[in-house]
Amino acid sequence: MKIEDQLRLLKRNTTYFVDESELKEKIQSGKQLRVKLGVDPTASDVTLGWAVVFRKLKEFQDLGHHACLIIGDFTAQIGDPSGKSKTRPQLTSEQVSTYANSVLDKIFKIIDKDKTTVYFNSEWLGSMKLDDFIRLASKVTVARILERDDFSKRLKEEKPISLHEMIYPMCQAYDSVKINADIELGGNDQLFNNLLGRTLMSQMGMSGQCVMLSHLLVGTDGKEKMSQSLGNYVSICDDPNTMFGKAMSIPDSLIINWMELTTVMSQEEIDTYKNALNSNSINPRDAKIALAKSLVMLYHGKGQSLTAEEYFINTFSAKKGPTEVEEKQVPQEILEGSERDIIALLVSLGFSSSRGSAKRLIESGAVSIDGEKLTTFNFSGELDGKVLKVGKHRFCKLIN
RNA sequence: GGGGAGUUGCCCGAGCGGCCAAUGGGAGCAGACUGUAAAUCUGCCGGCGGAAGCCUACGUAGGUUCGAAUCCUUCACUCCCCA
Repeated sequence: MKIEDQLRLLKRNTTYFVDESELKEKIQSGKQLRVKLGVDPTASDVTLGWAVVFRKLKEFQDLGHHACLIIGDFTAQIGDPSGKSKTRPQLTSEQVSTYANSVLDKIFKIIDKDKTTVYFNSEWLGSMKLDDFIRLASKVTVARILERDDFSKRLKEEKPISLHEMIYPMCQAYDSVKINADIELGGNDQLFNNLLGRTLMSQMGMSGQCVMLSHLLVGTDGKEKMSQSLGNYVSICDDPNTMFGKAMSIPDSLIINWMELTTVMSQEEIDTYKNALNSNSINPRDAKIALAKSLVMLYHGKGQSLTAEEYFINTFSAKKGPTEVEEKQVPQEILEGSERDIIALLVSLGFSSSRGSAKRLIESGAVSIDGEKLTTFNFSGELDGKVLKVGKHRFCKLIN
């Protein structure tokens, strides 16, 4: 592939890139680049948001470069202040290692294991001596750190900033030094951290890494950055129907953005949808179906994507109810007597956390059995084989 | 080290010694309308109880009062200003 084409490919969907001519030179030298991507294992799932950056990393691998994946098991215990308006809770090392394993398990669904070296940054940060640490800290100024948006905002709002949070960017920057990165990838919120890596490297007499940042993916709520703690995320391991459904629930305004960032649809195809949407010549729903289908195909294959589409249309568009639903056992004690206590049923099957809220669900007409809306707390008929529906999304088939 | 302000439910935030399970907003859940979209409208939104009511809650621990989220003291934490 010609160098210009390579650069064009790599630059796609990125928001920030420094420095193009530097990267071009590095690529042209023919050497295999060390492409750094660091993730802090603060949660167990891999979201589509992370996938954006991982797929960028995969593109580098496909061009023959080497992925240096940093598992920030040490930095996760500090907590990245990026984009946060308050101090993150600190994790224990047990939590971190559980998350790390879980994340590593999933990540190779996207990137190529053979072209990846995994590093744990506790390896060098965990055993650092205090005098080394202080020497390192002397290379970063307080003004530089306080300059960042997250901190200056908090300062202005009289919110606390702990000292350990200010150390975070430096630790991450030091990772780049340790692994001698040629380029670091990241989400848009990593601007400060990654640039500090570049600076630190050159201060230590190395050639500073390039920095390439991807768009942040907005979550299914259409407002916030996708994140596990906010619950507005899609996991790359979500089952096909869930993934499809979640994609269908995003606001229309995000369709094109998601096509670009989460699927493998070609730019031409996306542009076609974009024009069609702009000129109102397509029902946005259909564009969204194309998006959802492409997404499921990427992680589950073509067959599953068609099944998921069918399931979605049958269940929701045609309101027929799902063709196949999970079966759930009705607890023995509910089967005793002549009347079935639906409140207890909802609680024991996990549809409600308390009897009170189960009652409220029934009162608001959210619960139905075989399509019949419940109006009382008890049910006198047979339950076996019937479909229980709670709200719009939750179904199960009852068995005795 | 000194002076001042503050800590309320998932989050923000009001709160008069009794009428406070606590105003309001956001989030969430449900219903209507839809395209499981958005927007909008409606209801719910600590627990137990089909209801009366009871229990647990306003940073912690005590106290004053017939009665406290509201007053006093202790401790903890946060912010500001001055060293």
